[in-house]
Amino acid sequence: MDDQPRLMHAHAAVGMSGHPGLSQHIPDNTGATDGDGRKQDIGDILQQIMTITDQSLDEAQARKHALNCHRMKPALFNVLCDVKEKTVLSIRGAQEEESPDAQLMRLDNMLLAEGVSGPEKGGGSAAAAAAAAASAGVGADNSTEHSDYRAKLTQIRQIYHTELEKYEQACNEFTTHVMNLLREQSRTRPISPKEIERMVNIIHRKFSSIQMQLKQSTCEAVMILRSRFLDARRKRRNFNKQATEILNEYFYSHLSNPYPSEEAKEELAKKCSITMSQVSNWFGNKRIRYKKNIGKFQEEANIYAARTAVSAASVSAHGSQTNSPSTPNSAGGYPSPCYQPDRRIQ
DNA sequence: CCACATGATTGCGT
DNA sequence: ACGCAATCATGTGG
Repeated sequence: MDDQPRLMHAHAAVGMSGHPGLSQHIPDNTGATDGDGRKQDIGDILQQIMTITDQSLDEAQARKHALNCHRMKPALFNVLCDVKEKTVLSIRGAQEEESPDAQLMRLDNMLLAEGVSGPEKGGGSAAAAAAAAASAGVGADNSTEHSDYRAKLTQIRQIYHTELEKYEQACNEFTTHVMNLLREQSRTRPISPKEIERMVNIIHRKFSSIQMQLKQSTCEAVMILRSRFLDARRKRRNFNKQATEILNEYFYSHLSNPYPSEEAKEELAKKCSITMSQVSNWFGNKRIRYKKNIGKFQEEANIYAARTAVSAASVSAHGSQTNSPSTPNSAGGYPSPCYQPDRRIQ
């Protein structure tokens, strides 16, 4: 009769579906220590379980048969039923933990927004492009920089999907395996479908916590990528000569009030092939730097003053003209040093 | 490599 | 929302 207890032990590892300890049994089998066991490769665990069952298969089969045929078997079954009833009752409620997947939702949303998760190539790259455009605000800029970014993003995306698939597959395999075992054992001891379902839920929770880690690190990777590639400061390019000339021309010909209106900015942006905020930035920088050191900009001021004088002269056939560095424009007699703290700068 | 130029960002005041 | 001032991070010429 000491045969039966041993038989039960042979299956105990996976069989105690009604017990809360099951989740702990898995890492225990691997020999890993508590919390860290979870992180261990699922493949290892699967492998070990497989090995265990394979090794003892014949023997177990024989013993199972012996047990099933034993005259005391119905009695044992009843006893197990009683025990189960008690334990299940005491367990109920304790097991009901609402998993707080608010964070998981956030991660999912972010991955979706970044185009990492979500539909394959089509929608994904579109979402990525949209996200990139939205965050960078660089409309008609060269897209060569984005392609590099996109390539890296695709790489992350691929790794993410591969890993995710791997985990999902492992989860399914494991679930199937456990379910088979439980079904098998339900012949020997009482296991309700509900319990199997709960087992499956437990397994899924375990796996989804692993998935969450994967998602977390993917999010981090994307963030780093973004900060490296989309931070315009890191990818600063000087404006081309023509753009700078156009901007300087406007600046020096409106020196008494170098604050382009919305429309003026728009036009300058168009002419220079830059964005309006870049125009604003440029004027902001220019005003402050000019004010800080007027002397340094005098030469530049004279050049542009002369230029506008010439063009003004050519327009008005020939007016008074010929005085180059001094005067074309708006009454605020300005050669550079005279830049007046007009309306704003003070 | 260094110093300076330059576009972008941030913090603050209005 | 906008501008100023300070600051960052890169670009560029010597």
